[in-house]
Amino acid sequence: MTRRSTLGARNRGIPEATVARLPVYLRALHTLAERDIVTVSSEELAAAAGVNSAKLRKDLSHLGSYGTRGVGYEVQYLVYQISRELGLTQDWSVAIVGLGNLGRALAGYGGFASRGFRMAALLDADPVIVGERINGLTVEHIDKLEQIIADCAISIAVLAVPASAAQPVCDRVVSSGVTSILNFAPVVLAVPEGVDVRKVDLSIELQILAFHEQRKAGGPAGVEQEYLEAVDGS
Amino acid sequence: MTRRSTLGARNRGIPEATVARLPVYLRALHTLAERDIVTVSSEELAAAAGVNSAKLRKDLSHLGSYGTRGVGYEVQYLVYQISRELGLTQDWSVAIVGLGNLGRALAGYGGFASRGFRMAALLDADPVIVGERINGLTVEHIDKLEQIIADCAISIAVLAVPASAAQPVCDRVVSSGVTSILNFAPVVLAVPEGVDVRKVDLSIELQILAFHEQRKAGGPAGVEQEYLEAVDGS
DNA sequence: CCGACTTTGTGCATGCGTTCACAAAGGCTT
DNA sequence: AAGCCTTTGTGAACGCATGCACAAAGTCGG
Repeated sequence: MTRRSTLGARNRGIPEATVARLPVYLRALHTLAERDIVTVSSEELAAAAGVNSAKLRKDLSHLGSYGTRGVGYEVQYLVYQISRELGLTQDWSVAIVGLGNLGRALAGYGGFASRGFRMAALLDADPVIVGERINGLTVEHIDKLEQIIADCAISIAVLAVPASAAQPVCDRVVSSGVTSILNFAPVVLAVPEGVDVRKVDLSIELQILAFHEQRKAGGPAGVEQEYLEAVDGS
Repeated sequence: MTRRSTLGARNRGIPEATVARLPVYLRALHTLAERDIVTVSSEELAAAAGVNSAKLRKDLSHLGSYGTRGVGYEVQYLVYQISRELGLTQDWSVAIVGLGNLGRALAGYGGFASRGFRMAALLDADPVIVGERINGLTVEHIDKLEQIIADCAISIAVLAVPASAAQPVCDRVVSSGVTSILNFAPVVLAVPEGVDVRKVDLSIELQILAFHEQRKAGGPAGVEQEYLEAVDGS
């Protein structure tokens, strides 16, 4: 099963931090490609991606030696290599579960299709929403979840359901064979070994901003006494 | 300006990684509080938050010694301390710019108000959308951006605009005094020193999942030849 | 064909984050 | 009051990520 040795210096263990930045590089490269730019130096690409050039070079070096010293990187070639490394040269079928405001926003987001992600199914439990057409797809009832996931060979599910429904829905998609989940519900999902979960939490992002904002304004004001005032109104 | 010494062992330099987890602990604590649970051990709270207990204790120790050995942490007290540290004991006025699908989803998201965030203004450039009422607020034209940010004392802006509009809008909110930005547009924003930007990118999250998904299936398939086939259809 | 110039790829040092393991500290029972 | 039990808070070791700085490797002009 392991064929690690076939590609020379290429080390299969790409650091997680690097993986998280590759999509950013990829987008910057696409922008350059649109402007018919053929080659780019690490300095330029790093600037476009908002990182420093040493980090960029080290990141790319994990994929292999795809640059030319004295010149830089060929844009198209690098696009291909990063795409392949990320698994974007194949198509992934994605299901969105939950079509409230957020689910609809996701269903209509153009950035998916252009990156090898195909919206394959939309699922909801609300009979008012089921049957509605969104972005060319008909919303199916969640009762058909298992069947649809199997039929469409879906391996990635996006959960945009209420917090209380998240874990049960998660359990169902996992037992149907989904091994990657993008979770928008504000809960910590429990999943078996081998299933990846990524979480996007709008509220958490704002709280982190608030922390730094407060810091700029002079740090948290309170001392012990404030707590007592806060709990009983005396 | 620095008054680090007033609070004993309390060290003002809380690691960024810890800050990012505090909101998760806070949510877990709120859940416990709803169930009228008075005290919680680091082991239990860690399980609820999806981290290990040593990390949780170290994180909390950065805020101070708020636990009782042999017992655990008092839920309500810890809620207050974390809230205060994150700056949630004061209200923050937030503006949402861009009310497409995503902007509407954010405007309707209940998780904000309950954490000290007040939706203070909704702004859009589209005359069809301007004037619409969403969640009790009227969408204003983006021409009034500067005035509204000043009037409502807005320090946090959420950008849910198209990629092409993101940088110009960013520049405008920054020059109006906003110092924290939550950016949903798929671009790297350039901001002056002292302005914090956090980015949420749906497409990037999926790409990271795809990487791991592919890894599970046996790693990237391609070798050199595939690239040549991919660029010219021969 | 050679030498100057550019830019990559990486060894190394530093700093941050995580985890282990345990002493210190409190409560509870007898 | 004394000892046992539980759980915190933290010192120390380890590992990962970042950034510097430079040798290696390539291009290009003459």
